[in-house]
Amino acid sequence: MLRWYDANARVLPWRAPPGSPPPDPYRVWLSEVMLQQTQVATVIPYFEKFTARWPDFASLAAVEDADLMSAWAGLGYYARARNLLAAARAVAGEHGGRLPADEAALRTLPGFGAYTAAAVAAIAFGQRAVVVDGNVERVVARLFAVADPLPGAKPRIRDLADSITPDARAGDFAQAMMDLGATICTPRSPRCLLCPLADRCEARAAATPEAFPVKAKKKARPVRYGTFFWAERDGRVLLVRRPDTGLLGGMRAFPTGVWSESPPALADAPFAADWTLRNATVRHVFTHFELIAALATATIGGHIDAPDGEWWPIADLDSAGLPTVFAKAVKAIGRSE
DNA sequence: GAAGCGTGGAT
DNA sequence: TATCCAAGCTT
Repeated sequence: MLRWYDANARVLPWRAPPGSPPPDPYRVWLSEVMLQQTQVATVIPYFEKFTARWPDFASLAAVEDADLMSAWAGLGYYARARNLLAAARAVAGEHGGRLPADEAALRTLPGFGAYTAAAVAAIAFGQRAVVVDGNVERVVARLFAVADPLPGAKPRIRDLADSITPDARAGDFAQAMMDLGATICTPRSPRCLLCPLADRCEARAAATPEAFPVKAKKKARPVRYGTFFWAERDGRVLLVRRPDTGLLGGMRAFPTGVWSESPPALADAPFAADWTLRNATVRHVFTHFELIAALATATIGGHIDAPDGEWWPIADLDSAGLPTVFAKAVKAIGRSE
C-alpha cells in the first residue's frame, strides 16, 4: 500500500507529499472535520476559505460564533462547526495553543470521535493509530470478505484493519487506504484491474467485490411539510437564529411553522400579518426526512409584534450565511408570483 | 444501540 | 428519478 501511495497519492491542499514530514496539525484537523461525511471536492473551497481567514488555532478561537456559522453555511452537519469552535477555544485556552499529540487526549476534544482522533494522531503526529472510515471499512470488508453486516461488523473490521496497519508511516497507510477506497475500490464498479491488493483480495477471488461490505437495509425517508415566512419591510427581510441544538442548530433562517406530516396552513405564522401564499414550494432532502415547504410573504408597514431577529438587506442575502434549504427559498421567491 | 444530523456527487 | 453514500459525531 505504501508503495502504491508513493506513486499514486492524490495532491490535496491539506496533505504533505508521501514520506515527507507531517503537515500542520491545525490544517489536518480542519480538513478531517470538514471531510466527515463530505466528499473531497465539496470540502476544498471551504478549506481554502477557512485557512485564508483563520490560519491557526488562535485566530479561529477568536472568531464570533455567528461568523463561523455563516462561513460554514452550505457545508452541512452544522454541529461540526459548533464543535470546531469549541475545540479551537479549548486548544487555545487549555492546551497552550497546540493539539495534544496522542489519540486518547485528542478523543476528549469536541468533534473528535474514534476516526478523527486516530486520523489526526497518525497523519499530523506520526503515531501508529488504526484509522477506520467508510473507505477503510469497504476495502477491508472486501479484502477479507467480511460476511457480517454493518454496523455490527465494525469491531471485526477494526481488528482486521489493525492487523494490516504498519508501525511506521501509519498516517500514509491510512491515507493510502482512503485514496484506494475513493478512487479504485469504489462502492459500485470497483476497478480491480488497477488495485494493488487485487491478488490478495478475497472478494475479488470470489468475483463479488460489490457484495461487500454487507449492510443492513435502510428505513424509508418520510416526507414532512412546512411553511417559510418571508416578512419584508424597506428592502429588508426578517431572519431569525435557530436554537443551538437540533436541525440547522445555530444557523440564520426564515421563521418557519412546525414541520409535520400534513400540509400546513398560514395558521402557524410567527406573527400576525397579511400573509400571502406564493405559487412556489421548496423541496429539500435532509438525512432522515424530506421537506416540502410552502412559501408565504408579507409586506410589513407599521409596528408588528415580530420575534427577535435581524432585518437583513435583501440585496445582500448572499452574505447572510443561510443553510442551503433557505437559500433555495430565496431563489424560489424570486421566481414566484 | 439507534436515531438525529446536511448537502451534493455519482450512477 | 431514485438510491446510495461520502475522511462520522453526539445523545
